[in-house]
Amino acid sequence: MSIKTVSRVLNNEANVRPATRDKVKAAVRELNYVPDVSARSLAGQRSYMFAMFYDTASEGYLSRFQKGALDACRDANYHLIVEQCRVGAGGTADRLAATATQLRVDGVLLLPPVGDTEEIVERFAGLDIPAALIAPAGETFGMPAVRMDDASAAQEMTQFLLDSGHRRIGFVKGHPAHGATSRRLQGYSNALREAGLSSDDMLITSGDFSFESGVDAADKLLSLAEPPTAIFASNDDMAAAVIRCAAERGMQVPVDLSVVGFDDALISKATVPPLSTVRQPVETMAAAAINRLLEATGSRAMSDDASVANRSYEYQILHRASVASGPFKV
Amino acid sequence: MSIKTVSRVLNNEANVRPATRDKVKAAVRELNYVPDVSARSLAGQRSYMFAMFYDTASEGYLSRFQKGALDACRDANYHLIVEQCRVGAGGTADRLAATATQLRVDGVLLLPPVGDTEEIVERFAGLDIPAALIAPAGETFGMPAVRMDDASAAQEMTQFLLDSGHRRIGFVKGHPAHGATSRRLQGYSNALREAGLSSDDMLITSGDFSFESGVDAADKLLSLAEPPTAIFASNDDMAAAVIRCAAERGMQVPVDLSVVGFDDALISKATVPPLSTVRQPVETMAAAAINRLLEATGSRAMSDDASVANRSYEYQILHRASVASGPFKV
DNA sequence: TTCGGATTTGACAGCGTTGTCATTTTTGGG
DNA sequence: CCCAAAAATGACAACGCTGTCAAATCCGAA
Repeated sequence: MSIKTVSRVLNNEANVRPATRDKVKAAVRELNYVPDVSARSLAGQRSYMFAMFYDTASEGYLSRFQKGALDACRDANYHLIVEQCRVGAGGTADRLAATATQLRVDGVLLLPPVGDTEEIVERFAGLDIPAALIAPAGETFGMPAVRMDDASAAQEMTQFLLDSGHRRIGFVKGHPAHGATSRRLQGYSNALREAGLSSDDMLITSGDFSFESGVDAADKLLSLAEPPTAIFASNDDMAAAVIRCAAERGMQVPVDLSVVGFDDALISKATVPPLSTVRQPVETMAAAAINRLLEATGSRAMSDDASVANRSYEYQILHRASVASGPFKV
Repeated sequence: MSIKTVSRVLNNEANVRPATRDKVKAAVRELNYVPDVSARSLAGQRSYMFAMFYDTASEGYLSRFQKGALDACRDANYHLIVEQCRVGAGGTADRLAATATQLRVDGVLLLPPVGDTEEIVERFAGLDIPAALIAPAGETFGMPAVRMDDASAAQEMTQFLLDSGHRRIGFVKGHPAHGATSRRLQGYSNALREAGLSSDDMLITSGDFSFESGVDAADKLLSLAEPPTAIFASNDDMAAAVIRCAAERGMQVPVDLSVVGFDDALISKATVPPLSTVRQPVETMAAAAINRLLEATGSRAMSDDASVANRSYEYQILHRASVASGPFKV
C-alpha cells in the first residue's frame, strides 16, 4: 500500500480495488489522518481554498453571506480565507491579485463593492484565477456573476407605495460605489415614470448605506417645503434612521409618513413599526457563487442549476406595518 | 544572489549586507514577486495563517471582531481562515482539531461559545497549536484568553437602574453556552444584593441572544402580576425586542418601562428611544487575540501591553434615552 | 600585507503531497 | 493453461520554499 494509493483513495480517483480502498479508509480513520493542505496545493493543482474579498459590508450582509459561503465550502471540503480591503485606496487591485496568487486559492469571491470596481475586476480577468462577482454593476469580463434583480424589487416596492396612494415618494440612495445603488434608484424611477409621475430631484437624496447617512437624508427630506408622504431608503439601516428622525420630529409612522427599506436586516424587525422591506436570498447567492467557483475548478459536475449561467435570484417583498395607505394631498 | 538570499531578505533575517538587501528588494518589486504561502508553510515552521472558529455570532459582533482580527493580521502579513461550526454537534472538537492540523495554521481563535466548550478547549490544549480564547467561561488550560469584565459592566449598569429609582428590575439571560451569559447575570445579581434587594426568580427569564427570544422574555416579564419597571436584557437584540413588545402593549419607553441592553449594536441606535447599553472594545479584543497568537508563534516581540497576560479590556457604558428615573411603586 | 575570526552567501536536502510513467497484478478469451 | 490487454499499484521527480551547514568573503589588527 504505497503512499500514492492512499492519495488516490483520498482523491476519489478511479482504478483502486474496492478492497484496497476500504483498507485505506479504515487506516485513515484509525490514524486520524488528514492530508496536508499546503503540500496538496504545492504538489497538485488545487489548494482547496477560496478567498473572499470585501470592503465594508453591512453587518447582516456579511454574516449572512459568509454563512452561505461557508456552508457551500464545507460540503466541498473547501476552506475560506477572508480579506478586507478598501476599494478606493490605491494599489488595491494589485494587493488583492498578489494575495490570491501567493495563497494559490482556487477562486475568489468579490463582494460589492469590490466586484463593482472595474480596475479590480479587470485585474482578475487577466489572472487565471476564477473570480465570482457578487451583485456587480458593470462589465463582468465573462466572469461568473451572481445577482439579484434589484431594479425590479425596487420598482415593485415603489409601485406598492404608489398603490397605497402615495404620490410624493422620497428616495435615499445607497453607497455610490455599489452597483445595487444605481439599480435600486433605477427601479424607483421606473415605477414613477410608469405611473406618469414626473420625478422630482429634490426627493432623491444621497446616502452610503450607513445609519448616520440615513439621518442626514431624512433630515433633508423632512425639512422640504413640500415633504414626501413616503420614503424609500436603499437599505434598512437608513430606513431605520428615517423612522428615528420622523419620531424625533413628532411624526408618527406610518400615519404621517410611510417608510420602506431594503435587505430585511435584523433592524427592520426592531423598529416601531417594523419595516416593510425586500429580502434578498443572500445565503443562496453566496452558495451559488461558491458553486460557480467549484465548477470553474472542475470539481463539481455542471448541474442544471448551474447551466443557467448568471441567473438572477428571487427576492421577496415583506409587507410590514410601516406603510399606510390613504388619500394624501398632492 | 542565490534563492536562499532572497528568502533571507523576505524573512527579514540578519546577516544580509544592506546593498544585497536593497538589490533583492528592488528585484522583488520589479518582478512583482510574492512568496508562495503553501511552499513556505510546507518547508518552514510557519504558515502565516490563523483560523477563526465560531458558531453563531450576532451579526454586529462577527463583523466587528472579524474587522479587528483582519486589521491585526494584515499588519503582520498573516491571513485568516474562517470556519463555522456547531458546538453542540458531536465530533466538533475532532473536526476543528483536524482542520487546524491539515491547514497548518499558526494559531486559532476560538470565539464564544466555541472557547466556552470544555471539550473543544481541552482538545486544543493537547495540540501544539496556539489557541486564543475569546471571552471564555471556564478552564483556559493555560491558554491566552481575551475577555472583558462582563460582571462589572452588568453590575454597573444594574446599579445605574437602581440609582434611577428602580426596584423591580427584570433580567433577560443570554445563550446558556456563552460564558458571558452567566457573568452578566452575576453582575446583575451582585448589584441587587449589594443594594439589599432580595432577588426575585420571576424577574429572571431565559433567552439566547436572538430577537425572537427577547420577544418571549418580554412577554413573560410584562405579563407578570407585578411587572418590572425596568428590564436589563443581556444584549441589544433582545433589548430591542423588549422595547418592541412594550410598544405593542401600549407602554411608553422609558416612561412606563426602562430598558437597557448590552453590546452597542447598530440596533441600539435605531430603537425609539435609543438604548442605553454597554460598548465592548470588540475590535481591540480581536486584535489583542491575534497579537497573542503572534507572540506564541514568536513573530512578535513581547510588548508591555502583552506582558499583562490575560488582562481585561475596558468597557464603556453608554447612557441613552431608554432609562427614566423617578419614584416607582414597590 | 597577512592572518584569524566574524560576517555573508550559497549548495543541498527535505517538507508532504500529486503527476507521470513504469511495473505488477488481474482478467478474460482462445 | 497461456497470453495479451486492462486494471491496479508503486517509484520517483517535482512543487517552491526554509533549515542546516559548508564555503566564500570581508574586516581589523598585527
